[in-house]
Formats: sequence, C-alpha cells, structure tokens
Amino acid sequence: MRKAKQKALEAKGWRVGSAEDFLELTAEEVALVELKLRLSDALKARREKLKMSQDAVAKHLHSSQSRVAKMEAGEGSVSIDLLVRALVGLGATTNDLAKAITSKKRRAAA
Amino acid sequence: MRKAKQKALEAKGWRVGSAEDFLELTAEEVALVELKLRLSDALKARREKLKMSQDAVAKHLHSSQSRVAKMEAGEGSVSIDLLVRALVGLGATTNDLAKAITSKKRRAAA
DNA sequence: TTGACATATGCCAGAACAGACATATATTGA
DNA sequence: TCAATATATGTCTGTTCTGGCATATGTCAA
Repeated sequence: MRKAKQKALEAKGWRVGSAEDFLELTAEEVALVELKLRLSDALKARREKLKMSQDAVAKHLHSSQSRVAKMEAGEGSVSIDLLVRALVGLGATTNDLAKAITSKKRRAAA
Repeated sequence: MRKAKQKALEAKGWRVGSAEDFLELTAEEVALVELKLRLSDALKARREKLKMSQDAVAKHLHSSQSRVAKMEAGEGSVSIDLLVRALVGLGATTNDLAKAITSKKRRAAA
C-alpha cells in the first residue's frame, strides 16, 4: 500500500498546496512529504543562488541532470537521503538543513 | 570507492569521538556521518523516553528489532531516510528533527 | 522562426537498502 | 548461577533508489 500511495503522490496533483485531506495519507506520511518538499525547495534555491545549471550541479555531485531535476521536483523516486547529500554537497551546513526543514515557506502552486 | 569507505566506517573504530582526521573522508562525508549519528542518538533517546523496547518500536514501525538496533547504531546499511521515518513514526516534529540535527551533543565513546 | 541552452519526463540496469530470520551477546532479577 | 528479557551482529532476498541515456518541452536571444 505504501508503494501505491507513493505512486499516487507522484500523480502530480498533490504538489499544490499542503497535503492534508488528500488520499488516505497518515499524518506521518504527510509530514514526510512536506519535509521532502522543503528540502527540494532548499536545493533549488541554493543552486540558483550559486547561479549553477542543473547540469553543472549534477557534475559536481557526480550525478545526472535528470536526477537533479527530479530532486528539485521532490519526485517520488528521490529519497531524503539524496536531497540531504545534494545539499551538503553544495555546501549546506547542519544549520542550513535545520532551517530548511523548519521553514514555513512552501513552493507555489504549479 | 564510496562503498569501500562506508565499509571502512562500519569497521567500528570511527564511532569513537568525532570523525575528522580519519581515513580519506571528505568534509562532506564527515558531515553526513555526523548527521546520521545525531539522528541515531535522537532515535535512541526518543525510544528510551517512551520506555519502549527495540522490539516494541520495531512493531510500531512495521520493521524488525534488528533493524532498529542498526538504526540506533547508525550502521552503514541504515539510510538517513530510514532514521527520519523512524523518528517521525515515534512522533518527532520537524522542530525535533531540526534540534537533533543541530545538536552539539555526540554519543559517548564506545 | 531558428538555434542554443536549460529543464523536465520516461525508462532501464545495477547498486543500495529494508525487513526478516537466526544467533550471539548483554543485562537484570531471583 | 540460572532464566528471562533486551540488544547486537551476520546474512539472505525482494524492493527501492540511483545514475545515465534518450527525448521532450521550455526559454530566450538573434
């Protein structure tokens, strides 16, 4: 069932607004999804601040442009692990991570 | 090479003290390892505060006692993802996570 | 419009991870 | 000491994740 839910999440719509009252997501799942979005947003923001292309970031992280795009999209196949590694790879400190995690800001609707 | 390093890390000694001046770890790798340890510690602390056994936690998280033990040990086969999911599963909020991440406290030497 | 560059999406093979089980090693109380 | 209970370690197997490629879409300047 977990997999089904993740698939469902990937089905686009969820990205808009906050994720409550949607599908049969438990509070924990909602928390994890939002956490992931915050990290995604932080990654994109950091990359833009560094004025790097996704491709440049990909090379820096020994990854690929497509994966970086997916990271920034908070796509289902991207783990929190990967996001954290990418952020740290771009110079984020633990304080930066903590801020990103607790940030109230959320990505705009698609 | 990444895998080799992880294996090396699992070889016990690294758990003592802070991880600098060890093997050929890059600063990023050190940061990730320490991040993981902080999450591990937070998980153990939370479990103990809840007065639950590893087995009880395992059941609650739909996992196994052995995996919980490995989580708390910050073992190499445990991802940041899993640690975060476990913490959230035990009721940790994003603020709790942020605190754990930035905590200066470190586990005592083995 | 065209071309050059940036970002997004779909897919796949190989690597990493998760849960489970067995078993070993504490730890604790009688 | 001996059980009973808790925690740690090793290994196996199915699942998930990752990087990479191909390709689609977007953006923007000339």
